[in-house]
Amino acid sequence: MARLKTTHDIFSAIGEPKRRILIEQLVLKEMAVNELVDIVKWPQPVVSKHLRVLKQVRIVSERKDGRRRLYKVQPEEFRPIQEWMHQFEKYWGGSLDQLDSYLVEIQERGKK
Amino acid sequence: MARLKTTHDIFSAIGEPKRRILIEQLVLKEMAVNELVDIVKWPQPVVSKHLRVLKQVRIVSERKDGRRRLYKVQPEEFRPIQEWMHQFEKYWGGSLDQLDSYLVEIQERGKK
DNA sequence: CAAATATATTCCGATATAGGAATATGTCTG
DNA sequence: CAGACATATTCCTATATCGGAATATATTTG
Repeated sequence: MARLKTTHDIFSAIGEPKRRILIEQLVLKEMAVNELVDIVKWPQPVVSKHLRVLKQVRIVSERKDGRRRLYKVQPEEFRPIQEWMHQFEKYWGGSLDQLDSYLVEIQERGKK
Repeated sequence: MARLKTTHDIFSAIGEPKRRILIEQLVLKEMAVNELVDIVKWPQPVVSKHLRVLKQVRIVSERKDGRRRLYKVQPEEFRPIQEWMHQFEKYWGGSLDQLDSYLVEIQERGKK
């Protein structure tokens, strides 16, 4: 046997650095392919191919707008990864100043 | 060009399902190769090879004990992944009952 | 409709695996 | 030291990508 399809697994889908870069853009706002091309400076087919993989694993969604296709991230789809990560958090030690802003925010919310 | 080395990147290292299974065991306790083989039922060289990749990206550490080699997870090394994930958490909606136990724990800590 | 624009798809080649099989290496024990 | 035991390494093959180049497929516009 050989490689696994990156196309059927969220974990391997985000294993590819270029795909992570696309995700980082698409989480900020919905964008057309050419906007992404302008930002990342890769050939358009390269962008389109990576978008296809991301779409197949449901990490991004696609929407038609005339001759353009608008892509955006589906944040809920990252939940499984986040949940998988929790097995390590226990061991990170808990002093608050080590925590990122999100956790602090949650904590503040809890105080109310 | 072709594939990227999974061997130099934590994200792609955990993209391989078998490696995630090994991690899930080694985070629970330090283990020798044969113990892992007994659990996962793969050929020993397969286990050793995956361990090597995990060791190279620093996700697991190795320690000699006689003729055995004991491996364990280095949880801090998952921090970059966790941090990368935070960009999505913002969009997950914030009701507390959707949060996992870790966050609740942190929150409780904040209340004190 | 023809040209322009936006994007996807196909065909290609190079390469990095993953796993199997066999073997090498290191260590303990009688 | 010889054999057993634990693990790593090497060699091999099949295969799944990446990315490049060219092209196909919409869709809009003059």
